[in-house]
Order: sequence, then C-alpha cells, then structure tokens
Amino acid sequence: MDQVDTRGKIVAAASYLFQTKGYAGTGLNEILRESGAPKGSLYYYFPGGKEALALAAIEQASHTMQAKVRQNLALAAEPVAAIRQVLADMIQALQNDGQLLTLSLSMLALETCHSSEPLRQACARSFREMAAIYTAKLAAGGYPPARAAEGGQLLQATIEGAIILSLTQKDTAPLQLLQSQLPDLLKPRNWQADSASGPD
Amino acid sequence: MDQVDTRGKIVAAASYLFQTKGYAGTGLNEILRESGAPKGSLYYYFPGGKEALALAAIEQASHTMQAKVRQNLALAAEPVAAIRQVLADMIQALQNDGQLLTLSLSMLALETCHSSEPLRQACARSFREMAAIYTAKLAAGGYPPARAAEGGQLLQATIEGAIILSLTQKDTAPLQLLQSQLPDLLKPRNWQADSASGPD
DNA sequence: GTCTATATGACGATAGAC
DNA sequence: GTCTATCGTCATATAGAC
Repeated sequence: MDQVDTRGKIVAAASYLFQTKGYAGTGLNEILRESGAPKGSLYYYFPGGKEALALAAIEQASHTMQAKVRQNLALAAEPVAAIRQVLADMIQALQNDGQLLTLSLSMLALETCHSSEPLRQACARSFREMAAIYTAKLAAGGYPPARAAEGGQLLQATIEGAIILSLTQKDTAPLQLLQSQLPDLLKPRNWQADSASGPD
Repeated sequence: MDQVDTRGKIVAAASYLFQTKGYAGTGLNEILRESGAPKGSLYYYFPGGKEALALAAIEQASHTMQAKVRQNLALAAEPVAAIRQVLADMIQALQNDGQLLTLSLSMLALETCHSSEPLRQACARSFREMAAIYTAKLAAGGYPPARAAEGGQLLQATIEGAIILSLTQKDTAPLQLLQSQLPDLLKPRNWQADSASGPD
C-alpha cells in the first residue's frame, strides 16, 4: 500500500474526468490537479501513458457502476420493482447533482471504439457485464433463460439511451418515462404463464 | 452561392469528423484537410470558430438523419414494419462500412452537454425532433396520441442505446435484437383494439 | 516515489498580404 | 475569398535530480 494510495487517487480523478469530459477532452495535467496527487508520479504508476490510465479508469468505473446496480437490484425481489430502484437511483443522482455524472461509459465507448482497441474492448466488456446483471435478475425473477437474456440486453440498451437523453436535455423525464413504462417493456407477453409463482 | 460551395464542403467534413471522432478529438486542420477546402476560408465562413462550425455541423447531421429515417419509415404504413426498415438500414450501414458512421449524435451530445450550451441545445433539439418523427408514425398507425408520444420517446432512447452497443461491440447484434423485439416493445397492450383502444 | 524542467508537437485563433 | 505566417497555449511524454 502506498502512502495515501496515490495511484488510487489518480485513477479516481481520471475515471470522473474521462466520463464527464471525454477521453480527448481530458488532459493529464487536469487529472493530476484534480486528484491532488504528486505531479511526478503519473508515469511512474502508468508507464503506458494516457491509454493505460484510461484503461484502469474504465475498469474502475465499470466496477463501481456494477456495484451500485447490484445494490439497487437487491432492494426488491421482483425484477420490475428492482429495476425501478435502479432507475430511481439514477434519477436522484441527476437531480442532486446538476453536474455530469458517472452514470455511463457511452461517451468513452463512442470515442474510443474507433481509435483504441484496448479501450473499446474494456467498454464492450463493461456493457456485456452490465447486461448480464440485468439478465440474471430477470432469470432469478422467473423469466425463461432465453427471454431473460433478450430482456437484459434490451433493458441495458434502453437505460443507456434514456441516460443520454436525460443528460442532453438536462431533464430526468426520459428516465422517468422509462420507469413508468417498465412493466410493459418487461412483460410484453406472459412469460410466466405456466408458473404459479410469477411476479406481480 | 460560392464557387464550389466551400462552406458546404467544410460543414460536411466537420459533420462527419465530429460525429466519428468527437468534438474535442477533431482538429480544425483535420477538417480543412478532409474537406479539401481552401485553407484560409474557415474563419471567413465561421467567424465564431470551432463552436459555430460544430453548430452548423450538428444541424446538418440532424437534418440528414431525419431525412433518412423519414424515408425508411415511408416504406411501410404499419409502424412496426416501418421502424424495422429504419433499423434494417442502420444495420446495413454498419455492415457495409466497418468505419464509424453517422448514425447518432450521442457522442457530441455527451461531450457538449456540460461544456457548451449552444451545442447541447442543438443536440437536444435534434433528439426531440427525431422522437417526434417516431411519435408521428405511431399516431398515424392508430396509436392514441398519449401512447404514441410515450412510444416515440422510448423508441428513440432504445434505438440510440442499441446503436451505441452495436458500435462498441463492433457487432450489429444489439440492433438486430431490437428489430426482433419491436413488436413486443410497441404492442405491450392492445393499443389498436379497434374502437375501445384505451389502456387502463 | 516524487520532483522540476523540458522536448516536441498540435491546437485554436489572428493578422496581413494578395 | 483565399493564402501564409505566426502567436500563445495546451497537450503528451521524457530525462534526470533528489
């Protein structure tokens, strides 16, 4: 362990700035300044430079986001109610902090998917893992495996899109709309028709 | 009009580069080089500099995307089939051109929504207009106005998310999944149940 | 491990010739 | 309308002292 975990402070600041201002829009000097980390230590911890730092930042952000989603999903056994909690948490975060948030890797993914293969793959991996979390929740809620997988992926796409719209419009309406439409999205058919212990 | 529409060439190149490499990631020199426009003419046409150029580029991109969507929507009267055409066109574009495309303003929206109010508003306007196009199609297909509005907005969020996932994964699967799930998404209840089409 | 100093280049933007 | 030249600033990255 380092003195005060200088490396960790750098990654934390990088994670926030890369998510809010983008990869190209964030300078290394700004990251050092924001982190309060010693100025000479960046290339000591990240000999690979900006790209290596961004890789660590993406992985840390992904981990944090996954933990948050899991935590909210655990608040309800029934999938629709659980995902509503996830959305409610995002809405509250947006309302509390007018600033840009750490809700999505979309900007980094779009920026890097044609300029850096390692960073692109890190984002793709994060997206896959997040979809898997939703899928697992649906499966645990009684959805047949194939339907749960479809639902988890579609859910993630929709949530990602709603986050972008809410941020762009500076209005949580898109996320709230998704919240209200969730039952329809997740129960297009009676997936649990044959089961006596279905949700709702 | 100008000699060979130098301004138009600059905007076209800027529109492509800003969408694929981002606002911060695209240099003015690169835009001039790509456009083949005379090197001294950028600040003649855009005294407002990079931001003014980006504003024009966003508006042009938005107009192009809207025209494309309208064109595909017109291929079928029934909303689900029509939107399938829109998605099919996007999938084909992705498959034909491994390069990044001009399918979405999301990266620009995320980049600028906290750094430039004019650019943020331009992106927000584009998103609203695109949602309105989907809403109009649903309404024309017989959906009650309120349901059409909800469906249009949700549809746009989902499509935007699916584009991002497809680009990041370099795989059209997310868009194809959305294509296959469209009927469920747009018919959560029997909206067109003849005369008595009121949910709840 | 952390610091200063710096190499090297790209950036946005401007001035003035033609 | 277009060009060249350039200013000042910032970027990433490196070298070497301590």
